[in-house]
This record gives sequence, C-alpha cells and structure tokens, in this order.
Amino acid sequence: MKHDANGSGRLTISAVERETGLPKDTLRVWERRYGFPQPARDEAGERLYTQEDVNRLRLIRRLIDHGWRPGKLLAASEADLQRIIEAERVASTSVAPDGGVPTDEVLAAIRRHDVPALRDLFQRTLLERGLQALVSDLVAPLNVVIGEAWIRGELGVPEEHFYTEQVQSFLRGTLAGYTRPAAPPRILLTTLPEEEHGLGLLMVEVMLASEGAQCCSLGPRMPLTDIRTSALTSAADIVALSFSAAYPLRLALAGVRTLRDSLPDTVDIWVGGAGAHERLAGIPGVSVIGAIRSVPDALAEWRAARFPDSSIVALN
Amino acid sequence: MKHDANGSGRLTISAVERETGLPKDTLRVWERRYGFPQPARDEAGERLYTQEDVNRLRLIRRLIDHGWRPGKLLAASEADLQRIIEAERVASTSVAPDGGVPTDEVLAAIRRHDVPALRDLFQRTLLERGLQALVSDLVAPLNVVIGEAWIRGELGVPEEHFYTEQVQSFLRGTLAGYTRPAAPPRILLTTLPEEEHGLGLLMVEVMLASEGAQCCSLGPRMPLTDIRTSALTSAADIVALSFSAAYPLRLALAGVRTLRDSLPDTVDIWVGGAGAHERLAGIPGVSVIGAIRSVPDALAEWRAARFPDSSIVALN
DNA sequence: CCCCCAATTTTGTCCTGGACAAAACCCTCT
DNA sequence: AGAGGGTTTTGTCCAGGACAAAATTGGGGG
Repeated sequence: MKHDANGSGRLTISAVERETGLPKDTLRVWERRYGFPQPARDEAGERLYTQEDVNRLRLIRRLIDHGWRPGKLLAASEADLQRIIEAERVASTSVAPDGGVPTDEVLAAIRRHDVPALRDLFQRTLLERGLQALVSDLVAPLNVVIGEAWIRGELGVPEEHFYTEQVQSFLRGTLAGYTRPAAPPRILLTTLPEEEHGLGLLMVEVMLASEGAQCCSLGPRMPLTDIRTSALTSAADIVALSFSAAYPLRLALAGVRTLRDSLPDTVDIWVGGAGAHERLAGIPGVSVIGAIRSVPDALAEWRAARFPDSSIVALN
Repeated sequence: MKHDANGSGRLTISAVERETGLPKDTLRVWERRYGFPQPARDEAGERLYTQEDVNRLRLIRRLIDHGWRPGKLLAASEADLQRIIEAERVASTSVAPDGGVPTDEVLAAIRRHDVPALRDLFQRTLLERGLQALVSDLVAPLNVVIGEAWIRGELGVPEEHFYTEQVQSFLRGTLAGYTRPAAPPRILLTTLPEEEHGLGLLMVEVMLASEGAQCCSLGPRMPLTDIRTSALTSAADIVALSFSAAYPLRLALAGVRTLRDSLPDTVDIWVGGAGAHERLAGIPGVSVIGAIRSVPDALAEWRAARFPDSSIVALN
C-alpha cells in the first residue's frame, strides 16, 4: 500500500488521477507515447508528478473535452497551448448570446463565492417570473454560460461546484415548500451509472412537480437492473433519464434499449439533456425532450392521451 | 476503447469498479490470490463478471468496511458469508438501541418508495423537536439502521438512493427557507475526491447553518488544490471535511496533512463522519467532530476562543 | 457539391505477473 | 495489561504488449 501524500509536495500517480480525473492507465500510456508528463521517480521507481504537471494535465483535459485531439495537445509546447486557449476563447464568446441573463454579474458572484448574491438572484427571478421560468430562462442558459467560462479558464472546478450546489439547494428548497394535489403520472427520475450530473435531473423534476406530477427521484448513477425493479415497485408511469453532453451516444442507445426491453409497454421512457440525441427517439416507447421548456407540453400530451376527458388536464 | 455495456448482461472490469467501488487492480489481485471472483472471458480475453459477482463483491466490500478481513471473506463459501452476516446482525441489533426511531415503519416506506410517508415523518419530527434534533436524533440513527439493513440484504441499492435523495431534498429545502443573521465563522464544506457521499456534509451544514454560521458548500469530490484556493478566495475560517466509514484512514491522513500544510494556520480544519478516525486529531490544527450532535458545541468553542466577549456567542 | 461508406490512424483500456511497502495481526517479554 | 518486534496480509505500482472503438481521412456516387 503506497501512500499518496509525500512530504516533498510531489504527487503519486493515484493522487494525479484524483486531481485530474485521468485514469492511471492513460497517464502511463501518454508518458510512453508522447513523453508527457515525464514524472520523476522515487527510490522504488514510482512516479512522482509535480503540481505543474497536474495543472497542465487539467488544462489538456479541458481542451480534450472540447473536441481537441490528445495527440495534438500532448505534443504541444506551452506556447502552442496558449494559442489554442486563445482560439477557444474567441470561438466561445462569439457564439454565446446571453438573452437577458446577467452573465457578468453572476460570474463575479460565483468567483467571490457569494452565497447571498446568487440566492437573491434566484429569489428575485422566482418571484418575478415564476418557478418554471427560473429553470428554463435563467438556470438553463446559465449552465451553458458557466460551462463556457470554465473552458476559457475563467472559472475553476470549485467555482463550478459552488454554482451547482447553490442552484440545487435553491431548487430543492423551493420544491420542498411547494405541494400540489398529486396527480398522475407517477414519474421515476434518475440517470444511468456513468452519468453523475444530477442538476439536469433536478431541473426536470422541478418542471414536472410544478405541474403536479408525482416525482420520485433516485438521484444519479443508478444501475440498469435497479432502475427496472424500482420502476416496477413504485408503479411508475414514466421513467425519466437525463444525459449530459459528454455522455457517449452509443452507451445511451444501448442503455435505453436495454431498459426499454425490460420494462412493460405501459411505462413510457423520457430522455432529456444535452446528450439526449435525436436518434434515441427512434426507439419505440421512448420520447426525447428537446428543451427543458417543453417538459410541461410533454406532460400535457401524456395526460391528454391517457385521460382524455379528465379534469387532470385542466389542472394546468 | 473497450465498452462497458454489453448485450449479454455481463459486466467488464471497469463496470464492476464503478458498481462496487473496488479498483481494477484489486479485483485482479483478488482473482489471482483467492480465486474469487472468477469472471468468464470474452473473445479478446477480457473479464466478464456476472451480476451475481457484483452483488457478492458489494456485500464483501460492506463487510470489509465493517472491519472484516478481505482474506477471510474472499475465501468464504456462501454459507460462511451467511454466517458472518448473521453475526453482524446480532452485533448491530444489540449495539444500536433505536431510541424512539420508528425503524420498521421507515424501512417499509422506503421499500414502497413512499415519498409522502417519509416527508411526513421528517416534517413531524422537525415541528416537534426542531431541526438539529431531526438531524442528530432521526437522520443519523436512520443512516446506521439503513446501512445495517443493506448488509442483511433487506434493502437494495435503489432503496438506499431513494432514502438518501429524500433526506437530502428535505434538509436542503428546510435550509433554504431558513435564514439567520450571518455570523462568523465562514465555513467551507466539502469532501475529498474519493468520497462521494454528500449526505454527511449536508447534515453538518444544517447543524452549522442553524447556529448562524456562514456555510459555503462545494458538494463532494473536490480536489485538494481546489479546496485550498477556494478556502483562500472565500476567506474561510474553517474547512469542514466529511469522511464515510469506507474511506481509508491512510488516505484521510495523507489528504488532511497535505491540506493542513497548504492552508494558513488561521484556518481551522474540522473532520467528521464515521471515517474521521481519532488519529486525525493528532495533526495540529485539525479537530475531529466525533458525533453530529457535538457540532454546535464545537462551534461555540470556536466562537468563544475567537470572540471571547462578543454577543455572537450569546446568539446561541 | 454534399453525403455515405470503407480504409487508416489515433486513443483509451485491458492484459499478465512480478514487486514491494504499509497495515494488520500475533506473539513474546516486561 | 501494555509495549515492542516479527510475520502475514493486502492494496497499489510497474512494464510493455495487445487490441477494439472512435475519429479522421479518402474516395466514389447521387
């Protein structure tokens, strides 16, 4: 059992895996193929990375997530990397149209870790425009803006976590204080095991709950077999899954197909999020929710189909 | 790039790592040494584990976390394991005196995925006994009970997720609606990257916030260097870390030591949770919070030391 | 011109089997 | 009973080879 922390401030390979999210195997194969990083070794021949290595690896990882190829990045000099970052900055700022969202104000608050400022913004938006608008017109665009700021290096990991945490707290809090007469459908919300982002799920839950649906969220990272049993025991009408953009389409297709086959036809499957590709809609019994704002429509449609004459539909 | 999901329902080694939390290296060395698990192989010679394997590995992991030795467990027959579980049951039921916690009622509600029942219970407890008692006298014991029930096979993964999700929602909701005049200290809450359980963190946040401290939670899984920068930019007085029982002491020691070294002496470090071993208290400038109920005392102590004559202390 | 399909390169993950240090355990001696 | 020292257990690391999936490139054909 080797230890991680080491008086000299050097990091072992597992510490680097932890800090960067890059698997050990990948770190070793990069070293073998591209000569970077090239860590020192301790007496036992084990790798010792510098903090410098870690910083650069994080940057490289960010750029890979944004479509750059590892080979390029690992062969790149420091100057090359700076040029690439500059290119990214230009590309993203020209694309993002912030429709009425106080982008700079929010980014500043996040950088300051300013809890009250964020909560005020959410609270104000909630009171002025309502819960659904808060989610679809403020939180959803903010997510995009923040993702982009992160790529440009203007926000770090903790800032992103901080933001996510604040949004989740606020939405959950609002949800908790908000009860309506329960109406069909019963909806089970979760993500597949590789998907650990729970914010999208919560946003959907808010949209659904504010229409009176009975939501039961299992949180993220649920194994397929467990989703199945859970849907059956909770007598769910709909299973809602959320996919982030980073989720590989192939895995999503495979997972949703398997789930579809293992659930009765009476249970619908809804998929949403940036990673919910159109092709998922090709599977019978699976609906793709294109944008968060269209959740209420999808719900109304479901109700109209199942309870054509009921007042349930009129509820909304 | 091998894929995880596989039509036949078999799992690759990385899928098993994900499902059980056991590193690939460990899975391979167990196979080599103890002959379990002994997965089939695909055409390429890669391991394919069964769902059965995963279930047993999960159980074994739980028992290791409870102090059993891997060698025993991996050599054990199915009957041996049952006997060990039985021993655990006896030990746990005799130790855990459920002081007024409606254990059976809660377990039944969880099995039914009964959202209203759980919320009612929390709401009732909140109104009758207050927020801090809700956390320390209901949620904390329930966590133990549910962990034990899981070991005995009476609850599955989705049930545990469901419970966690409901508790988190309720606590966050209550917290969101609860504002007090902000007082020192400023506290940064998070967990180290290997620790993904955020419930303990939230419980601490509730205890602290209800004493008027300024909490800033980053959620779980924060890299060490980011904790450092974040603590500095948010001018935190205290960094609070949570460790579950499964967290290896060695890693906790190493992580906390590194963090301690990288933060100024004016910033205290508090560690709590079932994995917060006494030995962590040996590091100067690190306090171990033994039980969730002692959080308010620790806070009062901090205030008394920093603001001996201030009314801040009297606030509580 | 664009779209689709096949060949090629890139890239991440898996494999084996050996090694070793830290942790846990066990035994003895005070 | 507690401290100290030896032994066993256990998790993590290494090298370097292999290979399949993804991404890219290079044609044709509509």
